[in-house]
Amino acid sequence: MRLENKREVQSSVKDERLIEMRRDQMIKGAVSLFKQKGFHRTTTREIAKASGFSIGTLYEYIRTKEDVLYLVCDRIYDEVRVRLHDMELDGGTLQSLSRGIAHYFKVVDSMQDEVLVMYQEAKSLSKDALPYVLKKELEMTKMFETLIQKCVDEGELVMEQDEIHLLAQNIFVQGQMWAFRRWALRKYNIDQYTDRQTELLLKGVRGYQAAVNKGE
Amino acid sequence: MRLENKREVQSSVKDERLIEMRRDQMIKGAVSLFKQKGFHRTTTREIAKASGFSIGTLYEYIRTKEDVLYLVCDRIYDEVRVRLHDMELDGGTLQSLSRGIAHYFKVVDSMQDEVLVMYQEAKSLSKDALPYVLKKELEMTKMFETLIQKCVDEGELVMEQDEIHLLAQNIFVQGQMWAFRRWALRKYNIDQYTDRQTELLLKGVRGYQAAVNKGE
Amino acid sequence: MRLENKREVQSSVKDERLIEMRRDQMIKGAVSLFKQKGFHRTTTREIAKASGFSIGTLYEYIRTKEDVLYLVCDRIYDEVRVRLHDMELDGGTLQSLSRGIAHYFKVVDSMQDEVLVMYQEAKSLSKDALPYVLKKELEMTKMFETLIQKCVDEGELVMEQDEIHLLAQNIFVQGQMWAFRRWALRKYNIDQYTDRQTELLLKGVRGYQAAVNKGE
Amino acid sequence: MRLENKREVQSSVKDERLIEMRRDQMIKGAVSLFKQKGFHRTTTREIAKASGFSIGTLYEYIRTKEDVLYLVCDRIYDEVRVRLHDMELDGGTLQSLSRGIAHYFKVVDSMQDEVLVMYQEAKSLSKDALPYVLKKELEMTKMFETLIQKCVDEGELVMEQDEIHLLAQNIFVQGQMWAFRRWALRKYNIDQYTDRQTELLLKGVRGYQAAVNKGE
DNA sequence: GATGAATGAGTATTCATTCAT
DNA sequence: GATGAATGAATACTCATTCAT
Repeated sequence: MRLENKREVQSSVKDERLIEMRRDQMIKGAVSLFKQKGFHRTTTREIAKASGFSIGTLYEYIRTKEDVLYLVCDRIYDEVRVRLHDMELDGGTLQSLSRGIAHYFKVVDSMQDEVLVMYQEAKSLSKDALPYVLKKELEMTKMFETLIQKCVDEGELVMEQDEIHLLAQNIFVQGQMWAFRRWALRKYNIDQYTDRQTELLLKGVRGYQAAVNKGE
Repeated sequence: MRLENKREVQSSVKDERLIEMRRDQMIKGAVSLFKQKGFHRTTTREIAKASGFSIGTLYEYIRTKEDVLYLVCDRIYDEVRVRLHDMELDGGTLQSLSRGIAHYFKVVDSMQDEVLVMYQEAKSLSKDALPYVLKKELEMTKMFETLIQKCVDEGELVMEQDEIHLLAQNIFVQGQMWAFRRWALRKYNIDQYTDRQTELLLKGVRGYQAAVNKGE
Repeated sequence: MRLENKREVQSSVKDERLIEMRRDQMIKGAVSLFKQKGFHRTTTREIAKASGFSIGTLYEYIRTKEDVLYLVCDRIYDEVRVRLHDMELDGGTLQSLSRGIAHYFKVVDSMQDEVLVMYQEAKSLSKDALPYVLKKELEMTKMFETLIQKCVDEGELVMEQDEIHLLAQNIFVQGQMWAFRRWALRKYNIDQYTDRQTELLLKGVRGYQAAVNKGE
Repeated sequence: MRLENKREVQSSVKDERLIEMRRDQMIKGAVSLFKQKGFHRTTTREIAKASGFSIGTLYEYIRTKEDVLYLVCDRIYDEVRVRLHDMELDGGTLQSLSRGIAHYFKVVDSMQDEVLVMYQEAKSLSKDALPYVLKKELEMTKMFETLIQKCVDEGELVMEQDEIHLLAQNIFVQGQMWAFRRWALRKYNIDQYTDRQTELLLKGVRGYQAAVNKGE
């Protein structure tokens, strides 16, 4: 079973540019509401109002309330991914890896609300829509795997396949953690958080210390 | 603002033993339902039915639906905490630290459903009840901090305060991660997961390598 | 595929006597509303109000609005049938046949509203419920067929099978006609209507004239 | 209160030929939809689509959804009436009467869908539009009355006024019956149905037997 | 004349909570 | 203490109708 990259959300409006525009408004409004009260406690009328149009218009661009959630999740992932594209995936040095991490953390930091929402509400997606979102998450962890793999290929790191996979997961989760555990991380700002986590993440990998020393 | 350890959930029934018993049934039923459909999609009628009594009786032991969620979260934390009490907090060796981690991961593994539920639904608690739950989480991360601190005191590890705190957070989150990212961790069993994570967590801390070497 | 005699309409209330009672109220209220505005223009809230209870309570006794329609149709047929049971099916004389017709017309006359409603709204039943209602209609036309057949068996009438069937249908429809074409039949009262129709229905059947003459 | 023959349905379009054309499309589309799902379950959007133009255009030719129903009913009656004009109203023989009936039944048979729709949905017309439709029905039953009256005048039949009226009603209803009770009449084709019904309708009227004998 | 996006009143249905028995 | 019938506020979604382009 192949999975298309997008799940179409049906709209009874034809004009593609209009759809784009209205959905932009919708997503913006919905994120702010979902953040405050969560998906279930937010009503479709509130979404419509926050989006700047009527309930009838809202339903011209979606089919069900869940579609809004899907659009929100979809959009957030897309944006995160686009922003991550600046990352130099072909570095192969520990420096480029830690720059990648820092970059990712920065993106999460600047999209805290969105990440938090997606993180907490994605599970409310139906069995139908969930795979599309998970697929995007997979792509993101893959990026970190690639980054790490490059370092291994270049001999900068020594790690087994299993460890690479897990390290990538850890990086990804620690990024999200910055959004969903803010209450426990108040003592750090994003730079401190990034530094500390990078240390903890990489200090242990064989070769890191050498690299640091060299840099000194 | 001091926070009592328990938030009383009012019951119109007096018999404490009865309350205990009914709530046990209730929590068991609720966890299974929340796991399947989430808190919001579960109705009080379903909870009553799954608990083996009537909707009227359910409301003899709680005041609102949210009370059920609170009781569930509360219970799960208590259980995790109780189970963690076997942990030797006074070790002060890297070995006792990694034993602690392994122990915690094992507990999470054996309570996957519960941890998952609490993890995903705790955010639905009202501003009123949330602090009580967060407090318990705090206590748990404190345990890891203590464990790490002991190692530092014993000279087994060299870490600053900030790093200790963050490492404890990471350990805690990586435990939960075993429950909430199972879909991405299918390639490991709990032992492999524990080994790999412990390596990644500790390999980097100064002193670990030495300890491993010593052990060889 | 056999058809049970009743399609169960689910109720979340257990007490059978209560169900009976509430549905009585409901049907009474619904018939009067459906008569005024038709099924589609009647809201469930109006039904609840006319039944003397709240919208919530209404839904304790049915699952969907269509259930109300089904209950109404079902009840009306049952009542008509019960009332027709006084008919002497074993007569076998033209007199008993015309008495049967008169009896049926009288029943229709006394249940005009109900018959009209059922007549006009039954088509709104889902493909699921319709067969149950049609089955009851079939039973009623069968009664007339039996009545006629008896006369044929006794030599009072000479008719082929096809004609018997059609005559029964005509009697049945002419009964309903009294309800659904009142606007065109204002010039008759029920007795006149009955007399005229009986004449038209039976004058033609071989043997009728003889019978009438005998009676003179 | 005199009743004009047509109730004007307002249109914001001026070109009469265009109006005619568009309404043709509209009626054709609507009949097919009403037949499938009934008037209330059909949306104006569906009607527009089935008619081959946009919702906006639909509303250029009507004022309300009910107008569509009125146009449909109106059109069907007109068509039935036009087709009945071939009927020789001036016959005055039983033969011409039964030919009239056969002709009418044939028309109903060829317009089954339309007759069924009108039959089931006309009641949804507002108090405002209904009289116009009933008036047309009246005209049709009048035709049968005329037909019968002629026979009486010619001495072919002996009937009182009341009976004539009722017989005309019966003929009319039995024609419709062929459309709305098809499910119960599957055993006949239209010719058999016509023959049987004509027999039942006329056998009884004084003079019929003689006529039949004469014809032998 | 034609289009289709926008509107919002209206509707069926759900569900937490209460309370008489 | 236990039950479950009653309640009605709340909510997702629809659809006839309008009107700017």
